[in-house]
Amino acid sequence: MNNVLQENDFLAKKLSVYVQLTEHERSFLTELQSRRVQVARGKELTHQGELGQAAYILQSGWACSFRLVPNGGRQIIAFPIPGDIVGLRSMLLRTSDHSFSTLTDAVVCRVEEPRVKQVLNEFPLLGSAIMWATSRDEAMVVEHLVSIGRRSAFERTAHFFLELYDRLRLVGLASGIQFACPLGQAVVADALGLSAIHVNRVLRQLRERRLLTFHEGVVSIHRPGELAALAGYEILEDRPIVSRERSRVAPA
Amino acid sequence: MNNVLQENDFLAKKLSVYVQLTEHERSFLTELQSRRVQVARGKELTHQGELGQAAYILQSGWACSFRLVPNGGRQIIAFPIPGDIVGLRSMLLRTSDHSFSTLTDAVVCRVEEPRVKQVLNEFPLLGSAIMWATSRDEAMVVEHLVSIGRRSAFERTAHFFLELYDRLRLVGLASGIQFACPLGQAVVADALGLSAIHVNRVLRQLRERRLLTFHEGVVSIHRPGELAALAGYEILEDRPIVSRERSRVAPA
DNA sequence: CGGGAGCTTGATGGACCTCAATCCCTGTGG
DNA sequence: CCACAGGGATTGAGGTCCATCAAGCTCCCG
Repeated sequence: MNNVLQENDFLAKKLSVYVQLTEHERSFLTELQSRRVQVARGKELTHQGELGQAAYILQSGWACSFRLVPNGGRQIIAFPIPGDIVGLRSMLLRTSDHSFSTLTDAVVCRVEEPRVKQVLNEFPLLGSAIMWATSRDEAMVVEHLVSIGRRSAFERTAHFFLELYDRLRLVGLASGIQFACPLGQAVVADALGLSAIHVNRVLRQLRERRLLTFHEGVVSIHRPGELAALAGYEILEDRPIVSRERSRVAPA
Repeated sequence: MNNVLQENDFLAKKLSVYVQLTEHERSFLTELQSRRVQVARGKELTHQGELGQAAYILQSGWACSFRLVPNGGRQIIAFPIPGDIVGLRSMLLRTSDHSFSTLTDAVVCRVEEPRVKQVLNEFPLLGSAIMWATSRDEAMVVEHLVSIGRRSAFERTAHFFLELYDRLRLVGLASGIQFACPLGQAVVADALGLSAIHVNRVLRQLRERRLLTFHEGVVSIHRPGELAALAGYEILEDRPIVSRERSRVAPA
């Protein structure tokens, strides 16, 4: 059944927010993601500085892209979740500017460069949907930069979980007020530019103020509104679907 | 003379690092940037949240893209310099995620959405060169994120000026060990996630250690090697030019 | 039972912010 | 010509946020 396929195709689900996909496009996406690879937790798929030229579509599990700095620390750039594409930029730059590693056991699809070009050529609308999704990811990096640069540890942490919450809802991986989040406090710290110890203290604060709890790999957001106000977070609005006419790449 | 044109066309100069441009492509670029607009210092060209759908190519002068945070601060994301394109992502997202403002008197070219699509359709190689440049900008945002998240104020500041130095050299706006940098300390602070006062102290340190001076709008890097080592900065290597065959978008 | 990984809490110190004052330069109007 | 205001740079003093060091906890697994 097609419905069953769609249920598991997080990428298609995400792109559907941007534009209604045709049957043809949908089945191409399915085929694109047919060669799945199991990856163990903690496996580094690309290493910074490497000349890898493949992208990955995450199917299940959690991962992170990060950079190591000379003095031993690391900065996590983003947490790809199912349906996200990683490494498109590295393909253009011919060399990866960051590492990419799984955080749980995961399933990924490796996509070689020619395939990406094929999408852009043969399925222009799909291509622009993917570019839209990529732009969204980049906008999140910018938001991340703003967080670390100008927000307190408390705001940063709250902001982080709220954003994660919205992203997971977009692909149907969060329901109600809670979601699974198999990240350790040390990992969260590496993302927020804080020490693991301080993340722990902030989490305690959030717990004691009954705003958010993070325990046993489950995040519960008890008062989304109040938390968003404290964090200066703007809820991700669902933009209207682009009409097929309008977004066609070649209008001329 | 064509040479004269090229001298002033910073965009063409930058893209030439990626791929050798044909006469046809070069003249298209010239035509694309023919409608120049004078902009006064401090003018805000796009405002965050706005539904603008145009990009800008900076011709001369300095600018910055930034985000304002609720508590009054602002975080500068990047400093576009001549030859840089701003706002491509906003076109895809339909709404700008950040503001864009001039820092000096400047000249820009406004590029509407249809024109961008025209480039991608009619000049695929040029299009991929532009995407390469855009990817490079995004990689710099990532580097910026890493700086703020995991580097000390001293490293951050040094890193910032070194990166600026390399970028300006790429378009021929820096020669020898110094370059013009018409930024106030407060502006630098907004970029680095520091207070203006602390930037001042770090600059004093850099001066006293005879590594770098920033005075009267001129940055002098006295010992690039030592500074790069202290900042954990990797010199931007000039990647080899992509052969025309290889980078053609439509191989099929 | 021992050991390791992750979470939790306390104590201390340092990096950086904030407030405040001074200095310099430039422009502006009397 | 000078007085004045304003913006930016500079420096000092004090305070806050967060990192670091150190220890104890729980849970899981061998």
